Amino acid sequence: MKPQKKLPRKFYMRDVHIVAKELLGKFLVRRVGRKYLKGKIVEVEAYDGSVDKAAHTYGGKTKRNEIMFNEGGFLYVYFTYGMHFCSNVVTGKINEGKAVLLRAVEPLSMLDIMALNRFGKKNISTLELKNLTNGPAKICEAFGIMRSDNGTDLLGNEIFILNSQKLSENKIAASVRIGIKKSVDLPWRYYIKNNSFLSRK
DNA sequence: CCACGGATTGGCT
DNA sequence: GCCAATCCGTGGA
Repeated sequence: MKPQKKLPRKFYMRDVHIVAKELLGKFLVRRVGRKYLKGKIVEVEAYDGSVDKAAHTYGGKTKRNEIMFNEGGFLYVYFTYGMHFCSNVVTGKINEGKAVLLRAVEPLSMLDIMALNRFGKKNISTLELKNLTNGPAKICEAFGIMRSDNGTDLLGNEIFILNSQKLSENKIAASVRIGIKKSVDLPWRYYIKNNSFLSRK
């Protein structure tokens, strides 16, 4: 088996829906000292500021959302509900304002560090394991992603995404997005069918 | 099992 | 001043 390689800039610079679906099954990695936290991406949502009222970029560029107007391959991290961070992968060309929200990953490596970040302890119950990374803010807490990670280049060595074989269409499902109040009918949530780390069925 | 509400900052109207 | 791309605990059926 060939070693996994980082996704190249060109991967991210395509249509937001293509990138969203192809991110499923890829590996999110964050460096912590000499260790690497790793999880398989299993659930995402597409946001497109050109047509989508739920996208942070719908109303144009602001200080908060400016990273989302970068070219593809940067991390857009935002703070919400006064206590949570969520992370997005920016897609497309410069000034498009499109990104993919990471909603759930399946934890694969350094679970004890993730457990410490999430629950303040290394040994966790099966319920806590299930709740480790099955939500957008849970991913950020487990992976230690916060405000200072906004704008991180995913082609760098701190936070990046490793390639894997493209999933066949029949393993992917789509639904409406979760937790929004605008553009609620767009079926832009994509996830791996039957994965046990989804935030919802 | 499900529904509901509190937490708590800060962006934008 | 309003309210958010969330999470978690509580309380009732």
